[in-house]
Parts: sequence; structure tokens; C-alpha cells
Amino acid sequence: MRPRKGVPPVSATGDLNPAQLEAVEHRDGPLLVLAGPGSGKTRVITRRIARLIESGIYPSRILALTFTNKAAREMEERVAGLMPGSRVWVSTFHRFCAQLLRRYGQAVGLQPNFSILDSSDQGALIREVLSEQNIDSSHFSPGKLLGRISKSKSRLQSAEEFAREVLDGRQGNYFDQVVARVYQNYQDLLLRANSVDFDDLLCHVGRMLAENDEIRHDLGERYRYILVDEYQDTNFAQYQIVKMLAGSHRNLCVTGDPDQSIYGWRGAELGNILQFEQDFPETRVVRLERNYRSTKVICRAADALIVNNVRRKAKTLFTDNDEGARIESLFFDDQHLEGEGVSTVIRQIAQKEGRPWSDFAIFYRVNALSRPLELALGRHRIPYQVAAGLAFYERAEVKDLLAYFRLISNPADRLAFQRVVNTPVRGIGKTTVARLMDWADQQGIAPLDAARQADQFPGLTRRATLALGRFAEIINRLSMTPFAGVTPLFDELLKQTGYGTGLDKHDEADLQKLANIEELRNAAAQYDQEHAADPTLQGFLENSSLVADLDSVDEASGKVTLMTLHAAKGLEFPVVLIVAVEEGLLPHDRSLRSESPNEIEEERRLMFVGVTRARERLLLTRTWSRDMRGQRMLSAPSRFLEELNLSGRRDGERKSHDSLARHPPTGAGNDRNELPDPNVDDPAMAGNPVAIDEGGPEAIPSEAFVMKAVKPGRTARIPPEKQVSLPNEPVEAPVTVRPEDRAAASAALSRREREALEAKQRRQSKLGGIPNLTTGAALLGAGGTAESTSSNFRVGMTVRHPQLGVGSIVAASGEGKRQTVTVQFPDGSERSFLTQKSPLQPVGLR
DNA sequence: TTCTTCGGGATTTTT
DNA sequence: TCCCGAAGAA
Ligand SMILES: Nc1ncnc2c1ncn2[C@@H]1O[C@H](COP(=O)(O)OP(=O)(O)OP(=O)(O)O)[C@@H](O)[C@H]1O
Repeated sequence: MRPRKGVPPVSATGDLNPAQLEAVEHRDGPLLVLAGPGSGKTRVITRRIARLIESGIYPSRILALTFTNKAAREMEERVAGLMPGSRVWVSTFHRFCAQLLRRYGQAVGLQPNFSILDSSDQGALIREVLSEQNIDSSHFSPGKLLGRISKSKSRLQSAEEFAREVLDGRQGNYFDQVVARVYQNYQDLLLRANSVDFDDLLCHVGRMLAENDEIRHDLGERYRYILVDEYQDTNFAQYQIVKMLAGSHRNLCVTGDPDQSIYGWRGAELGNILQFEQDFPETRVVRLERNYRSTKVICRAADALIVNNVRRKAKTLFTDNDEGARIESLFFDDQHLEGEGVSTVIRQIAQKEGRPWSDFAIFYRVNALSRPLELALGRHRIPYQVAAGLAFYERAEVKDLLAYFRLISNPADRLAFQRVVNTPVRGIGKTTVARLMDWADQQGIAPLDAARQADQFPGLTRRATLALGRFAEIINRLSMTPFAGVTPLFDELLKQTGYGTGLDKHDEADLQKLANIEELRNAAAQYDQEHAADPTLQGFLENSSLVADLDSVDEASGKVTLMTLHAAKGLEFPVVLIVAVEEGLLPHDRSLRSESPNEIEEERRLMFVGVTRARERLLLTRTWSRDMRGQRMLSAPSRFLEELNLSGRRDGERKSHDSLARHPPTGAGNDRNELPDPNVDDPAMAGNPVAIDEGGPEAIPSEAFVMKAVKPGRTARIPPEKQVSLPNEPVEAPVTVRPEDRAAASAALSRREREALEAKQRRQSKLGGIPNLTTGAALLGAGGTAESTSSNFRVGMTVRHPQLGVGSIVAASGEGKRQTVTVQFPDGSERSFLTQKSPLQPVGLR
């Protein structure tokens, strides 16, 4: 279908260069777009999708795959913008596979309501296997085992195949032999729980396609055009899936940059993109060589860095963008001052150049580095967002509630069962659960059914049996409730389980939990709204399992963005700061220990990715020493600093030792390029860089260097040792100081001591002190505090039981020491207590 | 059975 | 620092 006259095709709107246009116009057959950063690969894919639709291909026959939800969402939106009304399905590999498995999962033994485990569930499952096999988890850490299993799965290897390889080939060491045993058991349990882990999503689909001609054929027919972004990071499983889907029609377009391959550690194989032309000999290769993103300075530095990778094909990349500002390298005493310095610099650049906060991004190698940055930004009142590892869905209360959902959706989900069977506490202890699970496994029934029939199992105490029965009844009732959206079910869940009723509004940690519960409810409401046509519990669960750190990032938030270098791939920001550019962190210690040069090359690519995210300005920071895991470590400048060749010296003159003198003192010339001048004698500049760092070997932070660095003219006038306690270094403002608040006192304590103190306070208040407990009513917004003592109970009063939760007194008899009350709990059950001896506590008096 | 405390160990990156 | 498991107390 040719576009009619006068209507230019989407491809010809004038903002594509000839090479890009060639890729966009390519229609049938394999296409490889091989290009460096900022050259418009993503743009090409988007345009090409639009072009395909325009040329008459049904959107439903196009499959576009990305690695992150964020990338998928953006691509979908852009296509929708270009071709209004056409809805293309852009998906991540994992989501795509999850949906295939919902449909075709029977072929690999999965029911459509299977659960997707998160990594903590995986850990729990591995632990279960380990204890079953009497393997000491301190000798074989769950993480390592899972890592090995993950890699095996990403090679589409089953547990049996792995075991065979280890035993037959005798090429496994002792560790692998243990893995072989654990893997098999782990996989059995997964299947029995009708659950999958992340790698299973790909592995099951890969194996299913390989073994099942019919499904492969159907899907090949269905998806006639396949596009994959960031192809350099595909692992073997993904590679196979793509190859099998495209096998018959060969309409496969992949884009990627070998220099941006940063996921080798999770099984990504650079070979996939390098061999693409062998796999598809008729491939058309398009190279994009012009960078539209970064300044010349940044492109040059990135190139100088990446040429140090030996195992790499050279690539041309040029830009017509401005020369741009110099790359700055800043040097601080420790991570606190680094945080301060970064904050100060950001504020200055923002002011001087009139930039919104959202222009800035801070990247780091490991998540742990974000903490001091966050604190400093907070002190400086700079709004920020973190693409954080331990975000919302990692919180215990969120996982608890989702586990309830999982159990309702998939009664076989043993991990969900184990998580919530005694949350909130119901007096179902570890031994009870262990016995029950054994029994369920023997009978071949789901744990939930076992709980329901617990009275037929003699090995349990009567107490436990009853408690299990009540629990099963709750889940049962929830499952029977006609489904009218996730939100109603959520509310019902809170009501039935009494979850969260024990939380205290006046306790900071509890308040956070309440907020998280509320937030999850919001997520449910949002899901219901977005899927108003057809909301399902499964769908909601799937969304929450597949969210990623990056998904929380919002460009329009007007905030500085913090994230790991890995998360930064594919993004761009006007101003980029990379912190902790130090040996041991970037490149990471782990890669330095490895004998293989691959790992350090991957670290270099990671740095390369970080550097090439910057459009206009790039700042690199490092410290003299840094507290890692509670211990102070001296840090050396990263080798990458030198490789970036920041001073622009040619090769021969690189290692000169007089570079300190070679460059004019800071603030003395335009060499500094408007950078916030660290020499400004401004007391508000706490956390100034100790020195502007040339990054050369001469800058290795030794005592001598630091002393030299503080000489006037080139560095901060404040000696570093004084910087630590500058008079007006921003102090953490105490939040709402209550008269008797002991928080101030506890601030000086270690975390552990503080926790102990807080626990003690809680205990005291529980024992009849000031009952400032939040009731169920309070949770719903009608709270109040009680004034009575524990000796005075009346009918109608709301009381809280530490194990059973909140209930109301429906009957009372006797007086004083003999007083007995009957309490009805939300699940309908009634219990009687001798008030004197009971832990009952009055709450929420009205 | 549950709660608390304490010691030891750690994977760094993620779907 | 953070998390888990062991051990002891209630
Ligand atoms: N022909 C063009 N004209 C103007 N700007 C362009 C053109 N092509 C791409 N750009 C711009 O260049 C920047 C980088 O594009 P894009 O993100 O598609 O590159 P990429 O190759 O995917 O980058 P990376 O591999 O680094 O993630 C974007 O801001 C994009 O708008």
C-alpha cells in the first residue's frame, strides 16, 4: 500500500537521516541496526512500526520487544502518537512470555492461574529445599545457588539436563553437584505450587516453542513482524525465542550496540548480535553513525574510554552538536561530602543555567550508594526520585497482601500460603506449618486444602487445627466473593483478615506501613480503572510481579533522578553526574578479582553507557575514603577516569606528572567552564570538592595529595579535616519534636540500640501505659485514643488482642478480678477472656 | 509458640 | 549496614 499523493508517510517527516530512513523503509526480511549511543536506534524502531502499520500491516501482527516496561510504554505511546488509533502491543520479553504461558502453559505443566514468584520467594523456596536436603545455607548461599540456576535456565536447560551435564560430563565441581540436586528439587516445588520464577517465564516458553511445532507455527503466523530493541542484551533463551518466532517469515528487525552490553552477568550473550548476520545471511545491515544526543566533548570522552576494550569492533561515531562544556571531575573527602558537593553543584548549575531539576540525573554503580546522596539532597531541599531496588513492592506489608491475593488466585501457591498463614499472627507456628506442609505434600493436595481438612490430620494440636480452619475459611470466603474488581476484594481482604489493625498511627514505622497499604489500594484502584473492561486478579498480580525499579521514574516529576548505571541504559538527561568513580566500585571489585578480562570490559561498557546518557554536561565524582558496610575504605580513582582522557591530552603526553600545574588554578579561567567554583569562600558550600580532579595517576589520593590539594589557589580554602564539621553544615532537622520525645536521645544510639529502646517503649505502652493504639476504626479514619485502664471493660467496647486482632465486646460478666468478657472478632469468631489475665486492651473509645 | 537478641556473612548489577 | 538463623526467655 503506497501512501497517496500529498500525504507524506510517517517516515518522511524530515527528521530522519538517510541511514535511519533506510532502516525505517526496510520492510521484509531480517534487518540489523548496529549503532552507537544516541544515534537514534530507538527512534528507528518506533518509526518502523508506524511505517509498517501505515503500509497496511495489522498492528496485531507486529510484535515489539523491549527489556523494560518503561521502554515498552514509551514506544507504545510514540507509535500511538504517530499512528493515532492503532494500538500496537509493545511488551517486555518477560511480560510477553507470561501471557503466552497463560494461554499455552498446559504444554509445560502450568495452569493458567500460575503465580510469578519474586526474588524473596525464590530465596524462601531455595531455603526450604536446602533444609530439606540438610544443606547448610551458610556454606551454599541461596543467592549463589539461584544465580547458577538462573544462568542454567537462561540457557534453556532443564534441571535434568543440568544434572546430566554435571554428572555425566563430570565437568561440574562440587558446587555444581549441589546445584544439580537443589535445582531439581526447587523446580519440582515450583511446578507443584503452580508457580514460576522470572527465568522460567523465558525458559518455559523457549522449551515450549522448541518442543511444540504447532504452537511455534501458530505464533509464527500470528506475529509476522518482530522487532527487538537492545538486542545486545538478549540471553540464549530470548535469542532462541526470537529466532523460533521469526523462523518462518524472517521478518525480524533488531537494534543494538555491542558496546552497551551490560548484562553478561545474567546470561546475556554478546554473540547473539555479533552472529546475527550468520544466523540470517540475507540480513540487511544498517549502521547509524551520527550521534544526536551528546556534545562533542562527551562523545570524544566516551570513545576514548571504550577503545580500551580489546574485544571489540571499532565503530565510527560523530556528532554535529556543539563542543560543549568540559567534563568535570570532583574529589571529596568522603561520601557525605560527596553528597553535599553533588547537591551544591546541582543547585548551582540549576540556578546559573536556569535548568529544572528534572534535567539532572545521578548514576551510581551500586544501590547502596544512593543513601548519602538522598540525605544530602534532602538537606538541600532538592526534590529527587530514586529508581530504587527496594521500592514499594518489596515492603513486607505489600508482599503480605499480595500473597493473600496470590493464594486466592492460585491455591497451590505454597509460598504465598506460608507467608500469610500466620500474618497477622494467628497462633500458627513454624512447627505446625512444617507438619502441615509435609502432610499436604504426602497427600498431594494444596496447602490450603490441607488447612481446611486439618482436623483429619492427627499430628496437630487442637489449637492449631482450629486456627488453620479459621484461616482456610477466610481465604475461602474471599475466593467465593464475586469478583467485581481488585479494589473491592482488597477492602474485603483487610476486613476479613484484620490486616493492619494492630498498627499504631503514632509510630513512624507503622505510619509508613499504613501508607503503603493505602498505596497498594491506590495501585489496585488504578488497575481497575485502566482495565475497567476486564479486570482480573491475575492481571493485577502479573503487573505487580513484573514491575521494575525503573517504572517508578517519571520524567515529568520535576525532580532529580537517581538510579544505577544499569537502569540508565536507553535514557538520556541534559546533565549527568556519576558518583563513586573509584577502583573497586567502578570497575567493581568483583570484576577486578575475576581472571577473565570480559568482566572488566563489561564494567567499562557500563561506564560508557553512563557517560553517553549525558546530553550537555557530565560530572564525575569520587572520594578519598568511603564507608562500606560499616567499614572505612580508602578509595583510589577509577582507571576509567584516566581512560576518558578528560584533559584532552593526546596519547603521548598522557602520563605527565605536572598536570596539576598545567591547568590554571580553579576558578581562574574559562577552563573551568562555568562550573560551580569550589573555591568560592561561601560557607553555604559545605561539602565542596576538596579538589578538582584531573583524573590522572597523579591524582591518586594519598595523604600527600590531599595536603597539596588544599593549598590555596586550586582547592577549597577550608582544610578537609575541618570540612567535616563546618559550623553551618546543614544539620538534620529533627522532625516534630514532642516534649517527651526520646527520638532526640536515641539519635545518638546505634540502630540496634534505638530499635531496642523503641521496642521497650512499645511494650510499656502495651502494658497499660498510654494506649495510643490505632484501631480498625482509626484505620478507616475515625480513630481516637483510649483513656481507660485494662480493668474496666464494658459491652460495646472495642478491644485489641495481640494475636487475634481487634474485636468488640459483646458480653461481659463478673466484676474486678473475675470479670469475663466475650469478644467478637471480624471473622465472626467469638472468644471469652478473663480480663485480668488476658492481653486485651481497650482501644478507640468513642 | 512467639518474641528478642546477638553473631556472622554478604552478589553488585535486574526482569 | 542489613538480613538471616540460632538460641534463649517468656
Ligand atoms: N534524525 C534525528 N534528528 C534529530 N534528532 C534525532 C534524530 N534521531 C535521533 N534523534 C535524537 O537523538 C537522541 C537519541 O535517540 P535514541 O534514543 O533513539 O538513540 P539510541 O540509539 O536508541 O540511543 P542509545 O543506544 O544510547 O540508547 C534522542 O533524543 C532522539 O530524539
